[in-house]
Amino acid sequence: MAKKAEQRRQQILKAAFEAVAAKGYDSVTLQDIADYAEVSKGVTNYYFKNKVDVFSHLLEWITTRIYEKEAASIELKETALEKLEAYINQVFVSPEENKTFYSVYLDYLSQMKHQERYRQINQQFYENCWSIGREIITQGLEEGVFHVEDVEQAAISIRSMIDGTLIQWLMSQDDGRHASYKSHCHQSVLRLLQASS
Amino acid sequence: MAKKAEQRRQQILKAAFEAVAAKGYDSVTLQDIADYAEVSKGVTNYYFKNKVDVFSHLLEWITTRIYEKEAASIELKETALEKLEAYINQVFVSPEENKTFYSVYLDYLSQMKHQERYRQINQQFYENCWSIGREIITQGLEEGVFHVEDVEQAAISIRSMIDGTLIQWLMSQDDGRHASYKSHCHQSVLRLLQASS
DNA sequence: CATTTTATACTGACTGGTCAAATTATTCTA
DNA sequence: TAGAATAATTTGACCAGTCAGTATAAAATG
Repeated sequence: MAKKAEQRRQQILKAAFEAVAAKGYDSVTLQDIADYAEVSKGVTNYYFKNKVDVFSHLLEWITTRIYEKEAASIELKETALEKLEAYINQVFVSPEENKTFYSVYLDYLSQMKHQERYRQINQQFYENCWSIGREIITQGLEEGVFHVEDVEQAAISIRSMIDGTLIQWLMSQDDGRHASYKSHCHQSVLRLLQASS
Repeated sequence: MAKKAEQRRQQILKAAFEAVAAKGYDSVTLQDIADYAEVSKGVTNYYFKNKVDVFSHLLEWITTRIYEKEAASIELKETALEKLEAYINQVFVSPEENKTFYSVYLDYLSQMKHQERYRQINQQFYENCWSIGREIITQGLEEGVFHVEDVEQAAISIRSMIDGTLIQWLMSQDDGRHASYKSHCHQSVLRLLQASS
């Protein structure tokens, strides 16, 4: 039955995610995935063409999930400023919850140089992120709270600031400073969008 | 002779760098390094304790080199605005020259989760970067061209913007848009430092 | 000729992927 | 509906290949 098969695939992806989070992209073996999924080794090859296929689907899952959560976070907010705050809050949601996600995502970033498929998936992710940025900026311009000339460029800048802050956050080890990175990022993005120069 | 030995070690590090740039961190073998250095496999193990030792020294070399070039680029400039521009110019110096460097650096970023030694080296690198930022900001404040409350925070923000832009640049494939990422980053950082909000 | 340096063969561990056999689920038939 | 027949799924042993690290022999050096 197709439903059962889809469930198995999800189970394997979840296992792969946990394995990568724990051991890092390049040291995860098919056996690891099988162990985390509590199935035998052959199963992975039964539901996926090969290892890269598993990891491609995993990247798709991760980026889609990140985007959906970000998109959902701004949905209910009214003003551009509220949306922006909700957006940043969602990115830095909590050490336990998000650190793992972005840390696995970072593993993929370095693989993109050599895996065209990963790059494509990431490109889609970027475009999704940029569209969130555009939405917030455009609304802010209408409300008169932001002042930017080039919406496209500003959207890219927002993502740059988020990515850059995320990396320093991931490297910082110190979970206590988690909140400071968030407000930090928020203030910087506000400066980017509100500067009148 | 100590001099000869040091030369050999440099030769091996250079080979390792080329190998990682070409094949990616996790698929480089000791044999690859030997091949790029045009020596036999035994040499690498003679001059370095093991593979991680080679790669640790390589990361140290890369981050030191990036920092030195950045520090040198602002040395000769007079004003804070000139220094800032020179700094950003140095980061986005040219696709051929720097893309490889940062692309290898990105490979390391994802390894830091599991290699304490790498994290330490990177921490030193960050502190060097922050110190460059601080220097530029402090001078800009004195000259009255920048307006920020917290110098430390602003320095971190600059690096966030640079790192974030670098990543999107590395992923963009399109070398033609290289210049636009540079001016892009420059304008954003200016906005961060000059905003009067 | 003694020491340092380089080359090479080897080992033991591990990997991704294959596959035939075992197991389980589903369908068919009498 | 019992039970055989068929299909789908799961298992784990296996293979061919790769790797880091070691041991040792050979060569260079001074």
